[in-house]
Amino acid sequence: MRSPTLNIQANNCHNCRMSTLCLPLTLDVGSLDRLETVIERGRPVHKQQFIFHAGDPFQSVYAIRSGAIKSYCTSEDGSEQVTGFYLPGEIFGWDGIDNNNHKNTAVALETTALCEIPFNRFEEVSRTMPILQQHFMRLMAKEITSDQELITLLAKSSAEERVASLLISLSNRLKRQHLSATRFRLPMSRADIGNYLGLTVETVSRVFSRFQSFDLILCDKKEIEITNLPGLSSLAHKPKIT
Amino acid sequence: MRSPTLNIQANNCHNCRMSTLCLPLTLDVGSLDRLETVIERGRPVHKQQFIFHAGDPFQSVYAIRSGAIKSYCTSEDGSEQVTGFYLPGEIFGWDGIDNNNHKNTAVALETTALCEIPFNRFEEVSRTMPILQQHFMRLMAKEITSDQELITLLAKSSAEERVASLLISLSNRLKRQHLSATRFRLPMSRADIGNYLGLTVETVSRVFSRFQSFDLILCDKKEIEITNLPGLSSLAHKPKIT
DNA sequence: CGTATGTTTGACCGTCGTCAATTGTAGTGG
DNA sequence: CCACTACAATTGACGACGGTCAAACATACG
Repeated sequence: MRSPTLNIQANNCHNCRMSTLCLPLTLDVGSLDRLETVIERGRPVHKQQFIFHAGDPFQSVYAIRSGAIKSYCTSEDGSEQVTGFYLPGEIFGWDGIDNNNHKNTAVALETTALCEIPFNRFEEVSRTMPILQQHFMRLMAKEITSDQELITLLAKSSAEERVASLLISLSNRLKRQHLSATRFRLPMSRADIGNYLGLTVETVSRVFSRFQSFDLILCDKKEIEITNLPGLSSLAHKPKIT
Repeated sequence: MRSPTLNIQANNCHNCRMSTLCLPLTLDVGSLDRLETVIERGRPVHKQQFIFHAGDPFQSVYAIRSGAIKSYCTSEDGSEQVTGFYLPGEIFGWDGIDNNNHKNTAVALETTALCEIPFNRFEEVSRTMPILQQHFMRLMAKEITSDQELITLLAKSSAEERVASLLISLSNRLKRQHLSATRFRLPMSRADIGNYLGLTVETVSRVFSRFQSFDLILCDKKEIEITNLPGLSSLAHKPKIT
């Protein structure tokens, strides 16, 4: 049980290759063992399965070991707003901490392995490990920061800038996981991308086509290859006023 | 020092009329006393004065007793994005928790009285008051929720819906402070509103004019009277597809 | 009083949404 | 294995919303 595995993820926090990402704590071995008692690993969830629905009681946050998660919230009029895509090494589910109710729905975009971190037990443990709670506040602050980056993107940027930014963001986050930064599979549909970026499907599709004609990317449906990373990056960071 | 005052705000947390808002804790008197030792009340900051700049080391979060604060962040290209307006009873400054550096700049839109909550001392106190740290995580979660509402607004709504939503939001937040929900003074400029909502000044101005012609509001520069609150509300919550 | 800044209004135009048609892809069951 | 269907993606034509540019006016500040 404690021996290293050949899988990308291990079955405990000691061996997990992404522990420095999902929990970059300066923990001694004893602390890590105590943390270990809190984490629960469920069986993989399949594509389209829900992790939680909006309105569900808040019980846990989740770290992704593999796969991809989409979170979205639903307005009273029934329209949906995608609020985030989460990749391996990332944590989601904060949105339920006030009210003890989730505001978002979380759904698997593909087969996904999760570590569930039940929050009541987490609060027990963090009582004896203040650094843990502090760390979680940092993670929440990161969520605030990334939300504000999205706000800036939506408020200020053109369709091309938005799509380029998303591709660059995905690229960076995959690289951080020691995966290819230039070749990957989009876990989400064009419609999801459009919803997330405040664009229509048609516009997203057109931008993808334009990027291909500019030799910035190659794409075959969901398979993406970024053929000109600097070029795409410069598009993402606003071409500026000439 | 401990006697009640005639001011809207008191000079300690016991007497402060907004303590239930800025710190809605179920605290016994002893806990409140301990919290009291952490809070610092500075002299009022004047219009246009900065509370902190982007890049400043993160030391405190701030509760507003009176006045109004604007926070914004600056892109590498120099353009600014307003990330929030904060009114009495609200708390800002979370954005620095990771990195220990503020990502936003906070500036007073008018003369403003603040309670500064130094974070290092806060962490001391919260060690003996776990509920305090828990409460602060709730406040951060609220920030995440409101950011996501703004994301939805920017991604999905028309100019009229955005402006109506902001007015309704201000109205609700003022009402919560037992101030008039229908007559108030906008602390921010049209340019700030536009920047925040992802619109140009001209568009904001046109929407205000249109709202007046529809008898939804009366406005004389920054003085606003909402003359048809239900009507404005229904605009804010999307007229929907007919 | 003069300058700088904020606000309003108008005319024009570009980006992106809407509507529509077509093709490609995936999943289902005969 | 191949129809059949449902859904995803692409592309085109068109128009509207809101951005851009410009001018006029009001307001604040030294």
